[in-house]
Amino acid sequence: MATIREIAEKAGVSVGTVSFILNGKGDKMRISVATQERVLEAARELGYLPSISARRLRNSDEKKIPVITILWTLDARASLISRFLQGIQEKSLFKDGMFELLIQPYENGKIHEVESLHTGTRFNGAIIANASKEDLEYLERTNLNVPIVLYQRYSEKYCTVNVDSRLTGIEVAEYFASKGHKSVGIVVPEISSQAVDLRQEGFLEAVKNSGMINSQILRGDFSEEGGYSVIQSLVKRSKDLPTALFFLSDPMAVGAILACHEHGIRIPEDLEIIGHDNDEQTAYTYPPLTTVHLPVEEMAVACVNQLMELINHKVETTGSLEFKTELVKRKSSKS
Amino acid sequence: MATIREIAEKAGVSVGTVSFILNGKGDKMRISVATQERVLEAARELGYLPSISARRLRNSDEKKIPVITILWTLDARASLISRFLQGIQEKSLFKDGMFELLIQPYENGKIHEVESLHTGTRFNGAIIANASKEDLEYLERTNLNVPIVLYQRYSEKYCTVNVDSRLTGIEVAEYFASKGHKSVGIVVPEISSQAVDLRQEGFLEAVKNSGMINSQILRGDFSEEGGYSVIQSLVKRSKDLPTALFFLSDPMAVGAILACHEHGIRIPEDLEIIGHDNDEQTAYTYPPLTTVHLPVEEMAVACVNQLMELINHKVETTGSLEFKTELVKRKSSKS
DNA sequence: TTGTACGCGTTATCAC
DNA sequence: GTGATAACGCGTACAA
Repeated sequence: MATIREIAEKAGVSVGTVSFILNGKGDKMRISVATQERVLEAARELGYLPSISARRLRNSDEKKIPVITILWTLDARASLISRFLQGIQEKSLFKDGMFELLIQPYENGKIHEVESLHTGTRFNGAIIANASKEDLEYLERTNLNVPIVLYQRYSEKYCTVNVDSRLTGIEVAEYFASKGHKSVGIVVPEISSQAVDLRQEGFLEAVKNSGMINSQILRGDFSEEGGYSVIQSLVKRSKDLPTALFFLSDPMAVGAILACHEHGIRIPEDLEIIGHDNDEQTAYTYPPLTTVHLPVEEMAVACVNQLMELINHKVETTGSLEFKTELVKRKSSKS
Repeated sequence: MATIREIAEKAGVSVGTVSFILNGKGDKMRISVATQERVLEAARELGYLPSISARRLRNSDEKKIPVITILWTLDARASLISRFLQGIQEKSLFKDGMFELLIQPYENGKIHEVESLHTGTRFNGAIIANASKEDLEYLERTNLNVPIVLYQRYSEKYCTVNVDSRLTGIEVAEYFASKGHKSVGIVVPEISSQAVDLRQEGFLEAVKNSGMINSQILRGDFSEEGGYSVIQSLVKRSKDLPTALFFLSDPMAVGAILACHEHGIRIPEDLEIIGHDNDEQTAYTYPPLTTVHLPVEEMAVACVNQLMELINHKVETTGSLEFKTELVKRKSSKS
């Protein structure tokens, strides 16, 4: 709000003097204690807040490195960001000082409220994660003036780093079919997303093609509680449970495991469970969870690299990278 | 690197023109296509990177709001940051546009490498989390020119938001004692930290005072794997296991639960397990984990509020806030 | 399309 | 010894 010029005026000194004092160089510059007091007091009264932009502008070291941001939703999926960051960390992409990383939370469905995507006043490029369908539509029809990489989404317009979610759905369904299941289900988080839709689509299609008799779509919150509730209501509704379930999030599967224990449903004998993402905890549930490994760490590195290339004009704006998921077989499915 | 002025020179136009074109306003300003091409080409060749500081400096809207940063370590504890963020989110502290939040990863023990703590060119204030003992020492002996709040650490010099970790240790030990345990243990993550030390100290002291016969300190990685290994080696070493264990991280406890299942150790009959933090997953392990609830969300809000007060000169630099932990009893301990 | 004032803190140069 | 002055960094936007 207040600038050092206002402080200077109020304290009756020059801006240079104010700057020195505010930076603790008052003594070194041999400015009298009385003056220092006066200036500090004035700063306090005016509620001085240094402008970091102005400071940076002066510091030549910090001018050259690009600032990149990760736009991530702060809902239940917030916990997934740690793997993303660790992926970047492991490659020690930070250390080289090639970029500065900024994580900016946004609300699901409200990416249009992130003004800096238009103003370009905060970062040189952005990685957008967890975009909902509304968010994606918005991005498709808007012209951003900032290089962008989409994580886990498809787009004609932007650079993307993705996996074939449809194929994942197919593979899990075929895995179930190969085990001879006749009645299966897919448990879908109540968060609209392209990736979830595609997994579901692939799964259902493959289920149909494989001649399984019965398949159902169940919905629940993305979290442990969501998976727990799904089992609860399944048990309440009928005695004829499906014999295999594909949960589109690991936390849901974790919640489901507890519910099964409580209802005496044996895993995998009565019910096979497969999760999605391969979160660290899934190797330690009881029984350990079979899950679809999402190469988050590798994708994170790819996102950063792609974005850097974009920023450096070294690549077209619509390049795409596709990674592979992989079924990690543990004990929640029959061997 | 290159500035808009260099581009102007190379393309033989003025800086104003370059600015318009680079911001997609070329058509609106009726600048010939040929010129636009030339400018864009020049920008590409020079590897132009817009200076966000300069842009911000011009945008009066963004001048008034302080930028605050969270310094968080990118080790196994990275996953804890999501609760911290969600705490801030829930209070919708973001929405009011009172501040901009920036998350900056740093490496355990290397906070001195975070230069912007000195230059003040990136944020108006910082919340420092997970500081190791080395980091703390460094902070104590260095004069930073930026307002700081320490999360989960004590300090004479800085504002802190903390819990009484020593008391937590005591309470868990007394809880064990009240159950009549004679042989107990505490499992400590291999990450040096004041909080961990204090919990351990309180625990061991109370164990001694309560007349328990045997207590041991076990060490392992902070993660699930660490807890799993601790049980493994305990089993290998002897048949006389302790009958109660306090894990200083929830993931460790989760790993331990699986190891117990695999070795036929019944929880809580043979071994009571208590974790620490009350991560979301702990309510869904099998059996659900008794754990110490750390009010991360509330503390996060307190950190932000304290920091804002500091930045606004409304509070002394050394104010401290203390929160309470609480034992959440679930089925991994006897009722 | 161009020229240029402007935003704000830093620091080197100059003056009393 | 104390402190003032002004150039500077870089993109933006308005007057010309």
